Amino acid sequence: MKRLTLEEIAKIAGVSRATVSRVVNDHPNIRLEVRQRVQDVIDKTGYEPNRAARSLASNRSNIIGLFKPLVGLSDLFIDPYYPKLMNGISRECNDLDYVLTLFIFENRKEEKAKFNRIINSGLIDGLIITASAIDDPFVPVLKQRNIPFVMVGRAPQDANVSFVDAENIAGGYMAASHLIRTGYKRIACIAPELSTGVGEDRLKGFLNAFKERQIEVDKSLIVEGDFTFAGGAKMMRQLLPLKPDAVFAGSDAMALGAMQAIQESGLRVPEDVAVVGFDDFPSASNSSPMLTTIRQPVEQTGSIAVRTLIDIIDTGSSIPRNTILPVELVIRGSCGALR
Amino acid sequence: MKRLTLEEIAKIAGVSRATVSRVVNDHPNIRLEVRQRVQDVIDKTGYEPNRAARSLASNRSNIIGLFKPLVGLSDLFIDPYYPKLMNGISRECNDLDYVLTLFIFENRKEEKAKFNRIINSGLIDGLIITASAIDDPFVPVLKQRNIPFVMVGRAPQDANVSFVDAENIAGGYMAASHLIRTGYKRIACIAPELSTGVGEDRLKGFLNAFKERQIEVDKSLIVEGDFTFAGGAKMMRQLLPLKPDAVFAGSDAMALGAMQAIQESGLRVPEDVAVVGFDDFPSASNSSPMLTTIRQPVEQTGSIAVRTLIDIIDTGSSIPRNTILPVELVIRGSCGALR
DNA sequence: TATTTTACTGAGAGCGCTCTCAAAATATTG
DNA sequence: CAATATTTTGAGAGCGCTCTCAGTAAAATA
Repeated sequence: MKRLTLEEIAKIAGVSRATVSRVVNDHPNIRLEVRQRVQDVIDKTGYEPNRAARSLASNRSNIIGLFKPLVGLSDLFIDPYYPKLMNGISRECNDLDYVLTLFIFENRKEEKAKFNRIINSGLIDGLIITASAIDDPFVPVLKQRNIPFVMVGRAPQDANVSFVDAENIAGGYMAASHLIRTGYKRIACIAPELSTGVGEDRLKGFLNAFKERQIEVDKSLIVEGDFTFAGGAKMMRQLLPLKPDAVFAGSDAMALGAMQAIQESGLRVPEDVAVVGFDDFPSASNSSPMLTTIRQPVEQTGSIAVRTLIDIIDTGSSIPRNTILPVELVIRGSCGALR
Repeated sequence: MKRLTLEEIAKIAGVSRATVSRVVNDHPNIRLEVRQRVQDVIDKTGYEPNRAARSLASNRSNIIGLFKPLVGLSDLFIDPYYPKLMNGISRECNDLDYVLTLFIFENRKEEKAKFNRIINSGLIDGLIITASAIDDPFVPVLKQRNIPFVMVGRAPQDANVSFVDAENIAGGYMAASHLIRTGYKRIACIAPELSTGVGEDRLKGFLNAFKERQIEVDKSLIVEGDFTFAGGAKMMRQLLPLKPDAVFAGSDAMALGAMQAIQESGLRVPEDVAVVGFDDFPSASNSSPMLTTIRQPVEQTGSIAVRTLIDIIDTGSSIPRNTILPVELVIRGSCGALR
């Protein structure tokens, strides 16, 4: 079955190519009667414009890319954060009639080569960069090449780029404050990878809570994890000999891992060690005890990232748009505040 | 910064457009010296062919789509299966120089409209369909429109389409056999959504193990879950009054949920109820006790799906290619066989 | 050396659309 | 009703590639 072209639709409808193009693209200045007639033909034939031709002629592809750079310690892609983020992104793309492409890489060389190809081939109109390291090497080239992009998760402070993020600092602050308020004295922190803006921010918030109250923090109680369950468990085992009575883990996966490590050492959560996580993913309310955590709106993050990106694409303006989404403390069993 | 074109590269290298095209596409019959010279210019300038133009002229986009239809009960996308599958798919796409687009939908109407657009706009060269229901409505239109596609997870039996799948039947069989061998008498099954080929197959394998040994199965011990942790827990709570001494849950998430339900009812795993899962995701070895499960090679599934699809695209032949990947029983603590 | 093969290379015709520009049709005004 | 303004339409020139076909250069053969 041969694919229909604009030309053929035009012939059938008895108008010119340009006119069909106008109705397809919803341009003004068409007689209603003509528009109707053409639309009928389109509907009847199931005509769908050829994307390649369109994008060649208009220099716009209506495709955006989701780019997940390699980050230090771990393969984060398995974390539920990504499916959720992608759900949000995908939904918004559907609504705004954009197509989403996915770029995940496994080593630096591949990453660099493909990145240049993506950028220079005109495939995409813009890029969402996620989970990037603080000193992401791609940002400068994006800016220089003038490719629209938005970052998800904190952007480098000086970078002057658009981003959307959750209130990670406030979240860390809320978690720590809650633990302090509840009366714990030796509060540990398993921070997410610090090379990540997210990790840095959650830890900063955590520390702020102590600073504000002029409480000294025991530096040895602060360790760096890698976002994973296993990493959380491992770090917790390391922490346990130091006798913490509470721990804030910077992601639910790590919090669950920490809980596991605590319980398998014969201690109880929250009686012996209280636990607070970050994310509020489904697993948080499926654990036992249920996890107290900081809820962040991940899907919304994704959809706002798309809206922001498309706004940048449409306006062509490169003044940064930043949005920071609120988080909230969800108190459940693991923090001991409910006893 | 203006983007370079073939024409300009040609001018710089002092050859014709066609010649540059030849070196870019690695065509034979070019003098080595000329090829070198052109390649140098390309490298030096960082020239990257325009994809839209290419795909318009060649009628090939080098883009494939991953399409996740809506399926009955739940939003499966959060299951770790998807990130893993996408990892495998993405890796293979990178290797074979294809770009991956993602289509996730949230309601039937949207799904149908977008599907037609995807199919008819020439955006993609082929489609990977995953987690489709047995009676997927898209398959017939794909066949009729002659769009290359491969299904991940079992295809409808009569459909005569290409698919790649794990040995779900064998997996169910192995799980049940192991439980029978270990001596359990009241073995329950929380099957994954049956509307899914996967669910049907795993259950069938489970039943086969009993049939083969001419053991009667108690039908009331067989229930249908929805792949999720919460669903597994819920179904297990429903099962508990019937006093099963073992349960095979058709996914790790459900198995973990079941374990949770068992433990919170005051029973022990595996002493009171043994548990076997399916998948062998990281969470399986992070639970307590660790989960005995059927390991399936998800990433490999993804990469083979891509290879198969591209083979179909390249050869244009529509004879179905099916590959079924082996699974294996991973014995850990939750099945009680290690005692 | 003349002639036939074979290996390279370039000219040029599209691919299916968008968009500008000018012509045609219609509406508005004095 | 003529003159002018406005809306609607079509012609046609690209967008940057691929690919066929014919032509030229080099190699092989007689």
